[in-house]
Amino acid sequence: MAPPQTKKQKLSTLADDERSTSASEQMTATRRFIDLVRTFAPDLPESSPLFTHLAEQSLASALSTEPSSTAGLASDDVVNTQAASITAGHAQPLIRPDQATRDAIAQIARSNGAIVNPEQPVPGPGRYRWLMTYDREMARRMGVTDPSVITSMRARGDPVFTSAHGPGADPPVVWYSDRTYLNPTRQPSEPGHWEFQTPDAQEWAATQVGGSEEHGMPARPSASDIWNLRQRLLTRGAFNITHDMALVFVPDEQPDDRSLTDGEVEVDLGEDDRVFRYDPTNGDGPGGENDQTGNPDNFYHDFIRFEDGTTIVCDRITAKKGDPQPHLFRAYGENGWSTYRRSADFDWNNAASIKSLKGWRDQRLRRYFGLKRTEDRPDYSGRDLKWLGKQYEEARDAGHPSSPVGDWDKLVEGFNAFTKGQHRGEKAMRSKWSRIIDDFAKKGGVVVTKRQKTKSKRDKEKVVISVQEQRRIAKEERREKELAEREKQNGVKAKVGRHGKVMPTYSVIVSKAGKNEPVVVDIKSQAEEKKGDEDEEESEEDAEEDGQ
DNA sequence: CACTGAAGCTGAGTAGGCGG
DNA sequence: CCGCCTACTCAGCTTCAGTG
Repeated sequence: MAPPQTKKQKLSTLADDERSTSASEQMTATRRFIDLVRTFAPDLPESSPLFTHLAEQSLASALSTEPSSTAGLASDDVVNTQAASITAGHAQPLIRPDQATRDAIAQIARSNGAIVNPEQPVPGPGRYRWLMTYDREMARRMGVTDPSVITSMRARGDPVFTSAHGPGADPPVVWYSDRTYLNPTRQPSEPGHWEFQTPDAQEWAATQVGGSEEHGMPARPSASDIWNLRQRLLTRGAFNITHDMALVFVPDEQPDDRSLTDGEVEVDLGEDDRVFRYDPTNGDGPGGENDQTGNPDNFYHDFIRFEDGTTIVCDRITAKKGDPQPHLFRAYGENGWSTYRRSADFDWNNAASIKSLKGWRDQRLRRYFGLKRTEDRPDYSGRDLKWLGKQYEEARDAGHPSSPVGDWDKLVEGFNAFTKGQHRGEKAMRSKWSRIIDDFAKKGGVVVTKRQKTKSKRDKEKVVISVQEQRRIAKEERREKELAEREKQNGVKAKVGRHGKVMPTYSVIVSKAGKNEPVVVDIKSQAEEKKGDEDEEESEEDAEEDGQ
């Protein structure tokens, strides 16, 4: 049974309580900059460029004990440790992560449609994030917890930020427009209006199509003009000259959020508008060591949540050639988080490298989180293959080797009847048939591999524990082990199920059902899961050995 | 024995050819 | 244009060998 949709539309830029604190945060941040400089330059006018320069220098030295060029390993995990210490009351110096890492994260954000350090508030629904945990902590020390404050201060030309404009300025904030409203294929049904996402987009539109007689555009087209032009071009099948003019739809009214059900926690994905039950950054925030925030267009996460409140989230998308996603080097498994050994100098365009990474991730995540695929795909036994080989020979002798005698339905029906319990489909049988043809062409007959012989042997010995049952047992064992370990470490009392098993509260598998629409496809209580497994007991019995 | 890496198997997906 | 078919690729899985 499908659980309620987890997507929440959070259309406001800020929560109400956040909004109410913004003004005071702005005051606080400005005051701290000013106070800092006043301690050693009491008479310097705040409007002086030198004032801004000194403020930055002072802030940098106050927040860092190491040069900002600290290379490589001065990463977010250092900062996370610091943040944790600070939370515990032990203030520590901040170390700025190396610029290359920061640039890379900013680039990933941009490639996902985000705007790094917008010069002014971006119209339309969306949300802010800090670029890295470091920036969140740096802002916190400035007295700012709301990223929108930074944009507002820059937008109004706050004197202490005079030279801190631009995409490289610290602390960077990142704006993610709600994808439902950013360059949608259709105009949303609710009342609202169009705006350019950024002033740059507006300028670009004016440059490209402003004053165009061909398109009937005014000198400075409005966002609505561009939207209408875009629709006309797409309707005609013409090249969409407006494709890089970012438009956002701004709803007149903002719908209320779905209220959270008992036990749910509102956590956002970080990289887009979606609000989810679990934090894919695993508490580290975007850019953190275990951040599993993937490409929103390839949404697929697994979660497991334990009684002690810990939630582990893993991105289970498969690595793809030419699509660098460094977070795929991290995967959670039996022994916690692990890093892919060959991540250094990894070539995202090398097929062999990708295959190896995929293999590592697939196995590690599958062994911990379980299988993705729901249906079983048993090997063909030697006996099965002999039967298929015979069908092929008959078809070949009848002059049509590429298709069976009779039709495909007859073959599928015949095979499933012969095996007494298998449920192969036509598509599967067609694939298998083509491999039978290959076997005959290359080796003169069906080839039974060692693995398939093993399958035959097991069938003969009537090993009847179903695959599902084996999976269930393995999964429970893993959970039991994990919970026992956690209990040992934390002294947390684990929950014990009906059958004496220690278990997490629940686990869910989430996959994308559409390009922008994550859907929870499976939430099962342990009882339901067990019941379902028992219902699918295997009934196959291949009594006859293949004789090879 | 636990763990890891990789080979190899199955079925689904997809591009392209072909005939009606 | 549509449906059918073929050939090929890929994802996800099982199994087994290697390693410490």
